[in-house]
Amino acid sequence: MTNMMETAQAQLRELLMQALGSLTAEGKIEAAPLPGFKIEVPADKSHGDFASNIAMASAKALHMAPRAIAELIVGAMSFDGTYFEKAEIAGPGFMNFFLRRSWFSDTVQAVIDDQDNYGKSEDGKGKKALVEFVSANPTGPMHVGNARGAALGDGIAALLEWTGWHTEREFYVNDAGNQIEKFGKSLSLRYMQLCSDKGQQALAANADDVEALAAAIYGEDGNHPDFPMPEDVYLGKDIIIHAANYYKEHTSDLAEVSEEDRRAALVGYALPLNIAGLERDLKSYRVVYDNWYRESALHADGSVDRIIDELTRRGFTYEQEGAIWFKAEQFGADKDFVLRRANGIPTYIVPDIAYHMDKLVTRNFDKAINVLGADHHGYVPRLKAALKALDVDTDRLDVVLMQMVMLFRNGQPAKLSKRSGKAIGLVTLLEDIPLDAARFFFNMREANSHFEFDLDLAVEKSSQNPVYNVQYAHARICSILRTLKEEGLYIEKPMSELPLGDTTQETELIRHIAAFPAEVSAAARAYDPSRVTKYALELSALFHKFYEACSVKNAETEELRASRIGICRAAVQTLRNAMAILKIDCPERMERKEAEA
RNA sequence: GCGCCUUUAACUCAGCUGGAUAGAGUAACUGCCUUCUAAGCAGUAAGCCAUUGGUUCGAGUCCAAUAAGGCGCGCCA
Repeated sequence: MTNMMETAQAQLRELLMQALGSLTAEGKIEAAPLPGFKIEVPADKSHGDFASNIAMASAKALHMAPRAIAELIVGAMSFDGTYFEKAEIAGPGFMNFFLRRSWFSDTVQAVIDDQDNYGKSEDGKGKKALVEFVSANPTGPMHVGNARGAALGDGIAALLEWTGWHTEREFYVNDAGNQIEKFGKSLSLRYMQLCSDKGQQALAANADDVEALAAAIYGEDGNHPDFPMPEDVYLGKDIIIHAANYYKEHTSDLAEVSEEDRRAALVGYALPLNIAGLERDLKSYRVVYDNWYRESALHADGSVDRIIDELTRRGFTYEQEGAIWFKAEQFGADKDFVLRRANGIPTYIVPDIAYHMDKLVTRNFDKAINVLGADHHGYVPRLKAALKALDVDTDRLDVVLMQMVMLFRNGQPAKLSKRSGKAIGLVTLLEDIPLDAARFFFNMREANSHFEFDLDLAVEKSSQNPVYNVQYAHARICSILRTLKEEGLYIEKPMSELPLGDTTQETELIRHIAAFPAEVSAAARAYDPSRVTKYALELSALFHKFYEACSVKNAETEELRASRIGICRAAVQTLRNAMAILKIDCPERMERKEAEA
């Protein structure tokens, strides 16, 4: 819960306000309303730990030169009993402030004390957030975009948890509507193919191997000459496998029933298997949901129809060419859209509206966060328009749009898994690359950037692979502490009783450790786990520099050794916490790579 | 045609609400392991921040236009 960066900044702000107050009281500056000023962390550390532009920002209002103002302010400041030791005036009128050693020591100690809670905050205390992500079509396997969405949504949810929100992860199961119809039609066709003479031959030839059977029937692109498929059906092998498994269990008992009954039976058989498969695959990706919300429930309890009724009651609909339209343009959307088709069936967006009413009104989440592919961006204003028409504050719905993923191997776009030869989806991706690498890579870029995923790099067990850089830093720290313990050199003492080395490697590392809580908060506010990934990479790099410059074991004095042990403990804790947000393992040992010949 | 996103080093990308000499990794080149893990570190080289205007003390960052690329704009989801 500690945030030493914030503590120091608040203290500095207080010091500045006091100085301004006394200067005004003494009549040395006018009591003019001052424009907002900033306290920031300079990029160049020779400019101090904090810098303020207050002198420059207020130059106009005070009719004074920025440097003269800065000198007055600095002259009026007293740093006794604070974390600051001095101030300098630089450039056009920047004031640069320098922290005392005690701040660095206290920071290290605070991290050690906070342990697994270091970085947490209470920004969202008392508020509820629902993060909906992936929500893949249950009629087939997940694609690569779902893998990115899973890592992203799970990271966002973790960030909200870290910042004090009550957070739930939810998967919206589209188990109704057109795609289920199409699923049933596809299953039925494949089933009837198996019941045919040629199907029986294929079954006999592949009696024990459903995969081989599917391959035999599939043909080039799903359209085997002996088993042709019409347009507008799912062609995947998974459909054949479902049909074949059903056939094996129940033989041809569905061949004689009506098409409608056959579809219902096959969907009733295959859909639960698919949904269980999604749950299993996501779990293997370390994603566990609180809720699996069924679209069918919204149809069953009348919610979908009630949406249309309510919008109509409020006078926001009209009829045209037999369909019912929503006056979306009145509520900020680009154009009106259809709610109920001329054939009487609601369009896909109606259950979505009902679903979001359930999130924001019935279940009363303060925030609903949806992770969506960028190809859905046009749909967002429409959904919001409908919610607005139903008196929901649309600021409570935040949509994180995610750009497409391009997979590359050998510098070329890749479509198939190296190991299984199947199209690369979430599952096949994990056949090719380690789980940690997948979760790390998908959170390396912000959601809104087009993403080139380098499969070769993700597999690479070398310095080129960023995820290993971070894990290596962790293993290295563990190794240092382990060695010291084995050799009886390990000391734990309060940092306040120890000296602090004066190398830039030590202070830079501690500064970055101190920045962690603010980074977590900022990442949560921006719904951007990639900030945590970047933070972890920087932290690792700073630790490696510290390692090269500052020996712990061979520190000049025992006290300095103890101090550096403290820094190591704080660094490893921070690294571990960052990786915990991303759900990436931190091994305590890694094989040292053999030198290249 | 309209809307959204992107454009920074040879490659992949950082650059927080405008701030002091534009950063990192990879690739290239030099060094550093009998010393706490060399999956590391130190260093060299590499940029008209797509283009042009504007806003101000100050612009990679904000605004406008242009160009190139991606994605949307269904009684599909």
